[in-house]
Amino acid sequence: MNHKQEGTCFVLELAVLGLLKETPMSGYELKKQLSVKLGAFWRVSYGSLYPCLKRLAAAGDLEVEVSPFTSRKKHVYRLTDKGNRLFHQLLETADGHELEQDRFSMRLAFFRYLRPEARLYQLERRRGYLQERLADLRASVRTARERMDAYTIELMDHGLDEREREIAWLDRLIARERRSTEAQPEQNPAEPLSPAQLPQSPRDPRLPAQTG
Amino acid sequence: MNHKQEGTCFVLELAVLGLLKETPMSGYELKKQLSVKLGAFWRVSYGSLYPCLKRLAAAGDLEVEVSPFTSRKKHVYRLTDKGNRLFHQLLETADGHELEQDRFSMRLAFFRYLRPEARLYQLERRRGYLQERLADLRASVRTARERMDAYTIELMDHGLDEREREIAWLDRLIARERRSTEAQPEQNPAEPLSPAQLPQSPRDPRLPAQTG
DNA sequence: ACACCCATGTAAGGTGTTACATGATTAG
DNA sequence: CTAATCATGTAACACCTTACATGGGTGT
Repeated sequence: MNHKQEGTCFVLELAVLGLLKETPMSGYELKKQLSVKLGAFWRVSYGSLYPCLKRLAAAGDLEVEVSPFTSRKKHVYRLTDKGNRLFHQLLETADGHELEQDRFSMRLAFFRYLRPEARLYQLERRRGYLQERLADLRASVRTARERMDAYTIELMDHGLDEREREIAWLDRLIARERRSTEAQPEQNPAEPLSPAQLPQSPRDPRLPAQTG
Repeated sequence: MNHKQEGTCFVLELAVLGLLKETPMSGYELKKQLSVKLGAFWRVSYGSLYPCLKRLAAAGDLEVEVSPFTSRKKHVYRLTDKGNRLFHQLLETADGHELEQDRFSMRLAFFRYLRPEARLYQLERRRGYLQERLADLRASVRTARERMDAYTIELMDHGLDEREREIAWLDRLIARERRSTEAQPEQNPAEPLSPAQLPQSPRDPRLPAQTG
């Protein structure tokens, strides 16, 4: 009845496609690379990774080759054109949870594959989201501070501080992005073949309202 | 074969028992209170909450009373002695994931129910854990910085900063805890119902090794 | 001979959310 | 009357980890 796309929320698939975009690899190698490159904020187990690779290969997003260089079985996965399109789609798509910490971090890790306007758009949206969370927290602190014990107060204050810092950080990223966008209008389309273009027109950022 | 305790990891249970300890409530009310008191770092859906209440009631950790004050059915849950013991057990137990962000925050929110030494112990352990994560991150930045793009570097640096700040915050909490411990040795055993105050205890910190 | 990394995979279980189903009461 | 809020619950699905099962290669 209600047409859900086709399953998962694709943080894992994004990570996998993103790394395989650079270098074809086996599942085992991939896991190691994932923990080197993204391990700071995210990790997977084989129990997720291997089935994911199978799914993607079955869907034609990856090509498998059983490596001839070792006598033991070793599946080397390579990104197909279809897989590359999927990657860009996942990187740009809003799935309703795309602003949450882990999802956003994962996208940010692949920001270089986005066009500058798309980057700016995503940064602004994340900023707006955090601003809302911040407002929520402030509101709940205002109404309940009297009834809170010292530890809860510490928890709240620390949470406020963390969110404020994250917003400030985003502001720096946004400012930098804008500077480089304005400095060289219309230059690097993030990838020579511009595989997945946003359906947007050249100008008019049309950014989401800012709470602050 | 290998005797796992009895199921879940009990973040939800801890939250539920912790709030019901203060006031008996229905599931509906409970959800609202949870979002007011713990919503800053955690949330639940009814789909988790109601089954959890049933489980706890079935196990004898909660007593149910169908409220006579409203004509519509309304189950008011009250903590039993058994439930209170479970609460304290969950609050002190190390389950192998007890140092992760959400788990730790949840415990911290109920710190006033712990003895001062137990508080100090948990704060130190969390600090050690964060210190390790920090070291990991630093190591991976050292080895890979050259090969990282600007956005990944930002992600890493932001992560480093966040962890450092969290450690500094813990240091403040630890220092305060120690001060109040030393200031007034041997007084209230963690639960004579004074709403917001940091209690205390004798000497012998006996703290776990510090990574830093 | 043994240990240890490489390499792939599956089954079971944990933990949670969303969407649905149901209905009473209250405020306008 | 109708909309909102109170109130409870279930089924399906999403997503992940752990523990197990299996076996080749490499070093000592």
